[in-house]
Amino acid sequence: MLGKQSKRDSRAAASSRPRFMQIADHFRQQIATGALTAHDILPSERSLSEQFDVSRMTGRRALEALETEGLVYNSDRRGRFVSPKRLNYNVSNMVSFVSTAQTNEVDLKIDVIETGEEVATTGLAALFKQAEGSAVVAYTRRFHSGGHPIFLETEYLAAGRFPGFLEHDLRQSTTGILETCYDTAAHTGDIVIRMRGVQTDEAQLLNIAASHAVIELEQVTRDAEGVAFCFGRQVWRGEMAEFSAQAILTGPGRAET
Amino acid sequence: MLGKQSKRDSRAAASSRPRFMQIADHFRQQIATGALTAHDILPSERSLSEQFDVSRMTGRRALEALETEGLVYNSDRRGRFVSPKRLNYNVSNMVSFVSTAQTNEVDLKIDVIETGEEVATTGLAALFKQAEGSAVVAYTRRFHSGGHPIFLETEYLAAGRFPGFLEHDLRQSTTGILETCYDTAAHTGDIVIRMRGVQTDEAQLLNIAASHAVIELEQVTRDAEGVAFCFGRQVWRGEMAEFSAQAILTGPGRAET
DNA sequence: TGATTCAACTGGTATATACCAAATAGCTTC
DNA sequence: GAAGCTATTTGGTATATACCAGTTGAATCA
Repeated sequence: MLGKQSKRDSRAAASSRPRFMQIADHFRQQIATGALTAHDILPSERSLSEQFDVSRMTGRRALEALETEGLVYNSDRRGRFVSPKRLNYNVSNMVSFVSTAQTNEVDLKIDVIETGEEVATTGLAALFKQAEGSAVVAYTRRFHSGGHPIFLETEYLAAGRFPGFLEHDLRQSTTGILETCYDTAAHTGDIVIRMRGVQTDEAQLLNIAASHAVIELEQVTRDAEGVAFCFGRQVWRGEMAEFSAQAILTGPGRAET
Repeated sequence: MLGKQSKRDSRAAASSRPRFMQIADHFRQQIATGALTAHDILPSERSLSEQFDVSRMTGRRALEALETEGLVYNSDRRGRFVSPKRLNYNVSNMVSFVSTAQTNEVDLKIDVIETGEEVATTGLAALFKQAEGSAVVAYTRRFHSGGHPIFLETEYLAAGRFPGFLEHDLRQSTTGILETCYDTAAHTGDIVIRMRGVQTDEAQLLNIAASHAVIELEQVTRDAEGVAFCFGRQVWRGEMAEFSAQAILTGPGRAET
């Protein structure tokens, strides 16, 4: 107890910046200078607490701070690792992310998590201009690069419009399948991006700790007639990507919402 | 010690879901059903730990989980409160956020945090097509609604192009100032959105706890000739907004990046 | 060699405690 | 009534401990 008290004194003398912040600063610098690079392992909570002479909980807070900043990721019970560079996803460019990633030399792999046919919700039926109670095909896929999950995607398509869709190999660009086999191409898209907390099942699939923030991206894709044919929801590891968009005033007036 | 042990047993019997998650679930439901609404206060860490018969740290973790989900916010040492509904910011619509917010009946207020003139960085000079070492005006503003900070914005303008810019009242739409006083209107824009950890100074201005995630939005605004005249960086409280965009294939080919 | 087992890690959850500093509410003083 | 003080409340930081549950790799066994 007394020994710990003297430790506290030396800390207070050093700085008013919290100890866990100082430790986080140290690793921030290590990463910035390149002393630690993508996928390098960081010290464990226990060894870190010895190195810096703090309790395990304080060391943990330092590492957790780096996680929320996106500098570090954490596979359940394996250790903490330096995050790789972000991918850029251009949401205005309506070419599929799979194609753009491949031209950017990202070795994107796809797992099919779940596929099936469901009765459309009222909202989806209206969006697809289908009768109430009609069927939609739904599939969930996981995208990863170099063994590291990047995002999950669930897409919904009107079953009547794309018969036998689930018989295709879904480990490729679905945009490509729709263009090649169904002569349906994207003409306009509406995108919404928001930050939210990750859900338990998502956290497991993305290989991240629970109660972290993720980016949710919802996308409605429409054909040349303005009819929506695809609704997708992506859940991204927040540190893994940045999203770019272009706004263009086409006419003499203003772009409409 | 034995008393605590028996508490542990009853917990294990109830469920394998962590105790702090169960407590978070409880408040999630309270918020979902409307029993708690925007800006309502939640129990303090200490009273919560008594109510649910857990340690303060466990109660804290429950409240912190709700914070990262964006359901709850936390003003330093005042308590935790239910978050209000998100604002929608349409990044494709190049009308200023101030105007759109006002038409959507959001009482948006602006504080001017800092203004000044700086030497342009190499990158900014090139972007603005100005000589190396030329001046830029920079200003940082805080946007809030109903007394609650929403985002910070720092904007940079070529000083030579907009003489006396800082003499205007900056507690209004700067897009409006540029149109009215300098006959400069936005024609195209490039936007990047990413999630990252909040910095200490930003956390203070946004009235949020350190080591939380925020949304950073960078925007380059160009005139009809394609020359950039404004660079802006916004830092949003992640739970406060969602960002929408529209992609439109204009020609027979594909939209270009 | 290949499969199995197991000990040693790793982070995850939880308790109990202590002290600090900012914010607040209530009281007192002027 | 306004200003100032104080005690209370609130979250922030930090330590120490305990046990649990996946992961990993080395030793062992078939």
